Amino acid sequence: MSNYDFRKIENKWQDRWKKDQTFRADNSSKKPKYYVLDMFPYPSGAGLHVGHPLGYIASDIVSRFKMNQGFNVLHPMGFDAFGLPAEQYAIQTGQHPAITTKNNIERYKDQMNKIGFAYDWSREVQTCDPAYYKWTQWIFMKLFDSWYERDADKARPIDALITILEKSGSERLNAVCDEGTDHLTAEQWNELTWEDQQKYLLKYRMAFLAETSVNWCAALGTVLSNDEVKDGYSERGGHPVERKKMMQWCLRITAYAERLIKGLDHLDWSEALKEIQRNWIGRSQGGELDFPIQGKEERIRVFTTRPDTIFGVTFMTLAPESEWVDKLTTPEQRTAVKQYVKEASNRSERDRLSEVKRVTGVFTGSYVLHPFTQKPLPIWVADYVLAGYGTGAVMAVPAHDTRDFAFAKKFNLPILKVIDGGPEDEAYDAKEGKAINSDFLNGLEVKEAIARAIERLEAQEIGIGKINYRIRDAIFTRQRYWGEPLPVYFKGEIPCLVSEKDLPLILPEVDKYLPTESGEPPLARAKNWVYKAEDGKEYPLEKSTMPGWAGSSWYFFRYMDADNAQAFCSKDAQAYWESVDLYIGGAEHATGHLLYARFWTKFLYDLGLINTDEPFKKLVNQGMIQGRSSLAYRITGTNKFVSANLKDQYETSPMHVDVSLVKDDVLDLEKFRKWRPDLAEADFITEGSKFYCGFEVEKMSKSRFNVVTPDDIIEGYGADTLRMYEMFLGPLEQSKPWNTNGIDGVFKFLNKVWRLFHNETGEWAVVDDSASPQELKSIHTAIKKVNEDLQRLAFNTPVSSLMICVNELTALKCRKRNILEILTVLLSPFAPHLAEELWECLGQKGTVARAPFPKHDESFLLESTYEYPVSVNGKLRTKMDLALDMSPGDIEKAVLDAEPVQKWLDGKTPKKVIVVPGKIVNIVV
RNA sequence: GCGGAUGUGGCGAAAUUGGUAGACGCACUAGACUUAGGAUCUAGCGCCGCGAGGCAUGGGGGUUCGAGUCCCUCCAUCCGCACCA
Repeated sequence: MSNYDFRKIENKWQDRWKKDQTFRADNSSKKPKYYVLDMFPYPSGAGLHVGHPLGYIASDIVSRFKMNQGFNVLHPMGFDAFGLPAEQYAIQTGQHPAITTKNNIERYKDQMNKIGFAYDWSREVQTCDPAYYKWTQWIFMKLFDSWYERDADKARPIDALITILEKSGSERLNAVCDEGTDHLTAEQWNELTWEDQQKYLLKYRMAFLAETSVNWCAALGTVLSNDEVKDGYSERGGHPVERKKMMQWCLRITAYAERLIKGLDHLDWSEALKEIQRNWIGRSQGGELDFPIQGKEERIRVFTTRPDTIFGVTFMTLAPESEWVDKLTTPEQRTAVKQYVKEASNRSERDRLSEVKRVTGVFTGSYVLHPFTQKPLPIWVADYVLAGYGTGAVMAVPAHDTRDFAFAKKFNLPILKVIDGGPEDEAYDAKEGKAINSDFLNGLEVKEAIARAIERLEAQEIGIGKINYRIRDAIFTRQRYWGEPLPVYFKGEIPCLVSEKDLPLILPEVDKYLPTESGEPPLARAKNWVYKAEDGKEYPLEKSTMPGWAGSSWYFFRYMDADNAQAFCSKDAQAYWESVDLYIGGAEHATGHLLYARFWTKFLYDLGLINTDEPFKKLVNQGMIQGRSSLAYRITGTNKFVSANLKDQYETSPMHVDVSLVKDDVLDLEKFRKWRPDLAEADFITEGSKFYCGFEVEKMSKSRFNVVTPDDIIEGYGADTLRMYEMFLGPLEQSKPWNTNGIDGVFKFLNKVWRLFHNETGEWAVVDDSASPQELKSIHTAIKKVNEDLQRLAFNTPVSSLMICVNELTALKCRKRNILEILTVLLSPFAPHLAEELWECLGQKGTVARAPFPKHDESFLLESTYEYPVSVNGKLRTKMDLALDMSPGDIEKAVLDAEPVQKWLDGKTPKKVIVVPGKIVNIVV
């Protein structure tokens, strides 16, 4: 019998869904809402391979399932369309990135539509669309016009800060601001010029301009954020990255550090992902304290998590970049220190990483005084101290810190033990034991000692309890072309926002996409890149653009109200859809997108623009699909190939073979010979009639000939098979290689479904007879399993349940309408095209996507008897058929009376009989 | 080093609360029907053993009548962070 005509069916229904706008979501509905979202893709030139749709298929199944359950489902798709690859391509070819991007998006949408996703395309967003980035710019303006008040623990409009400054100055202000910002009285503030007031406000704004140490990638001509750098190389392109001080726009994400950590507690995300975010934010609790400099008025402030070890401090260490270094170096030491600082600054990030174990440093010649003992302690410079963390200065406690210990050993500095315990010849850094040699801390456990030390520091005004975070403020500029322009112009040095009515600030045309000769970003090439301000004068506009993550930090709100020209998202729409109920995407965004999106959501919440402060309630990370390359073994130096299991008998070299020439690891020799001209004369040593290939799991790439596209699979088996097979591969979260072996099983299943509805000659064969108990049991088992499994987001097991059901119905030759109707609905989230076709053939009105999901009836699942396993002392002996409605007591009696059991007992009385109804009977002798 | 995860047949994998381990699928084997097909159906398929039976969920130990599941310990693989004071 021939296969069902999936091509015809799938085209028909894809057209129909498009024409009828079947999956359009309603912004006001009496039904409960459900928002399912995929991380929108960057449309790369390579198109989708078979790994990309894994998460999309899962989310599509959930959204269709929720539709069947009577939810008003929002399931949109869009494109994260600004980004480096299109721009790199533009630099090489001169083609405008907008054109490349548009073409790639077309390709992506075409590929997606072939898979039959239930997207509401009317809500599509593209981050490079001016109608969209207008609002990205608008949110940036809000960030610029806001500051963070610690007492209220939220961001507030900058006007409120100005009012406070005018009335009472900044002395009582508890706000997040740049390190080292001076306090002003109201009088001082009011006397400042407009320029100086603006400069001062910049220290408080949520979006601010600052000289910061950045990751500079010379090859890409731009700065990169920490999560865009991997092991000292750029994530995109793998170019070397160095540290450099530059003036940059930054967002004050650090103000939200605590809330970003706390918020994780209530999210339904994997513990692994939460942990990654917690580590990235890197909260550490401790204290800051001042060490007076010997012979000077000033004090050096350090951060420590171990104030309990204060009496074990034997020296101090400064980061080479610390501003103290220059001030404290004595004339005798100047040459050595200068030399050291220069070397340290020349060492790239990569060198530092590869030389972790090298201990280096130099003495400044100066001393600080111990705040309690007044003992002088030498001040050293060492590159194990990071300028960017804490205060850039460390109180070194060699006895209880591994790095301080190594340093002390190398430079022969004293080591003083102040916590009892641990070995003598290494640092004891566990937070356990009692304080010794520590004056007022003696005898206290570490935990108490920390508290007591902070108490004393505060009482004597030497220091203060403090929490430090590893996370840095997010750099928000890229010296690139293909991104959102910042809506900022400059009056001299003072950045000002363009007027809201002039948004969007459209990305200008440029002649080339490269930086200018003088090293300015590409936008410097734009003609007339100036802003005509309200005073009628023209001012230069900001030449950097926003980073790739700007547009993706709020797109999930735009879907709620995608066409709104008046607001980024209306309050009504947001109040209705609230936040994303289920978000599916890769774990690689853990420290980038997922953190920034949470940050922006909290910010928008603070300003009262939305009413949720977490964007993604539940998050699932789909695993990566790796490639599975096929290898043919060539006998070295010949044109002769040997089947995989015989290769050890020869000296061979493996060769990548296009996976389309291989099925179940068997190479199609005809196709192989035609594949490349040099292989036309190839010889083969086969196993029987078959030539087997070996395989290797590696990244999917063209050069390895292991790329499988959804289009390939759809061509051969159809979209429904692709969808089901991707789910059947294993748990969604798990990474796994793509292996087309086994797809036949799913394809056969769908054909079996087709044959359930049709007779041997392909005619419609559904009958109206009433169903038998067996048939009812089979279908209700499937309802129960599919329902339960989808509820807990397991996608592989329901496919199995459907297979079992169809096998049983086939064996029963069941063609009964009421059974098959249910089956069709159960199937519809997985294989929507086939289900839709069968639904129509069944004469049902409307689309199967809106059919109510069936509920199972427990009474069909019960049987009158059950085969109980009977075990003696935990070992299985036999099975006995017993009535299901028997009480545990009756079962016990029946089992003990049975002849074989009497034989095992051999006259002995059992100590215990355990009956688990429906499960097992265990006799303990 | 710190943190997280995973480990079950030839392969992908099931086993939601401790209760017949290996469902379902692939591959493989045998058979049926066949004017050969990459179709369909039936049966078999963890390991050892002719058999009864024994052994099996990374290794070792423990709790329990009973452990893939709970506890301890060790090993392996993958991922994240990594001079963060």
